[in-house]
Amino acid sequence: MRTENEDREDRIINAARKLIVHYGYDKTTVDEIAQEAGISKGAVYLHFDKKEAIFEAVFIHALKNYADKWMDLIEHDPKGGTIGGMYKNMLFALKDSPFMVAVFKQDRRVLGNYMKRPDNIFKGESFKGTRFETVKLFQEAGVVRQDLDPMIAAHIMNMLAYGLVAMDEVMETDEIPPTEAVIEGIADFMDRAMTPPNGGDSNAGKAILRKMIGSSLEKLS
Amino acid sequence: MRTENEDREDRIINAARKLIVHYGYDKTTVDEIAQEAGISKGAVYLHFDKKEAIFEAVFIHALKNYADKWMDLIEHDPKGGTIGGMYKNMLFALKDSPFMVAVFKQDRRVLGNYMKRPDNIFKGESFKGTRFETVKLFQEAGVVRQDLDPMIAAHIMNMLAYGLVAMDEVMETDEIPPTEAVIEGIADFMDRAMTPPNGGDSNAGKAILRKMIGSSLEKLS
DNA sequence: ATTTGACTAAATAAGTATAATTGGTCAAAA
DNA sequence: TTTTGACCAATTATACTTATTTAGTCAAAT
Repeated sequence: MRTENEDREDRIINAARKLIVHYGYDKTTVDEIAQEAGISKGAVYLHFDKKEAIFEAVFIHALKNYADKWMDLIEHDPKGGTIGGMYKNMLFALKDSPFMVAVFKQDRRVLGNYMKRPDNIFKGESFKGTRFETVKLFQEAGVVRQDLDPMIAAHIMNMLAYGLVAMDEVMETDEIPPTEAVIEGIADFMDRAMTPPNGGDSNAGKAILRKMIGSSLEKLS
Repeated sequence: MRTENEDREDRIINAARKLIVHYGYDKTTVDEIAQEAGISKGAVYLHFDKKEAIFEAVFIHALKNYADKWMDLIEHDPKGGTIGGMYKNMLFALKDSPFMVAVFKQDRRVLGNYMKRPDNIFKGESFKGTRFETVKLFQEAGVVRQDLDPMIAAHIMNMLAYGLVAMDEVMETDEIPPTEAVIEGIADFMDRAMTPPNGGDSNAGKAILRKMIGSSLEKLS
């Protein structure tokens, strides 16, 4: 069952996430986080020993939510196991999490001085290079064309994900088409460019993703 | 024939470009530009009335070079008129011009305070929205699939171009595959995703590009 | 007729002293 | 036992002064 303590820890994390997304890490004070969570600053330090630990908890939470949501979208999408389908659902899951978007963009305004820590959580192994693995596994399962450099394909996918969330830095917002339409367009491109002639087996893809995302989620909890 | 004056103006522009790319607009002084060009500062002001005018001349020059190079690559490429071909050549032309890359990225480090001018040259009509027009014309000529929102397709192309030059801001350079390979990969993606079943007529595409780039070049000289 | 470089006003940077804020602690209250 | 908020050292912001640099000019040299 859910303890009072866990509940309060969640309140701290949610308060922190909300404030960090809005004001950025540097301009969010521990006092404000405590207030937003409805407790005193001292109580915050009963849960986390440093401000940075709060940030890291926010990240773990957001990453978990993102993975959960992604997995959920995949399971409910018949085409969730094709390359375009899995990518589309990933982008849909990503775009609804401003915190994860900030992390993906390495947004200095939001991440602030946390990024200056030499041992920050993003430097760890657990959080990168997964796209390449996915493409390779998809190829082995025949969901992605064999004649395709997985390195390049993964990189193009990264570029498109980055473009989706970062394009507003270089274009006026009103010149950018609606995000939903762009995501659908990207998925269509991916399917046409990466799926083998026979179409590819969506269920095989789903099995891979369940395994991959599942094991990632395990590491987090 | 080429006058002594034109030659010196070119030297100023090249010196300025080199210094601006390296040190950025703000940290490049008119004195240094004059030195690099082998003349005195006063002489610089016989050619340009303000520092900003030098910058704008550098931009016009770089844009012209870029368009020339692009057109040249297209003419010498049998597939230069397909969507993937034209895009590939555009990216090859772009990647060799650090100044144009900085402009495309709106790189604040390089562009500096010049961007703060309310009437800066990039705000002008002549320099944006061309990708959308290209896609539409390609569609009319049957070089690009009809069932494809040109707005979305153009935006995806912009995202990929941006990703190509900006991805190093979010990834370690040594994790990024070689630019040539990425460009080839992108071109392959574009062809597979955007070309109609019949393959598309490369020459029709070339004719459009000749017209478009040609008229752009006219405006510049 | 050209070109220069010393010159100036304006902008930018560097330094400094002071005030306000903030992360983290801990004795006391609940 | 659990939670608080006053408290402090340390960081960060502010206001101000001084020093340096730089864009642009122009009388003098070439």
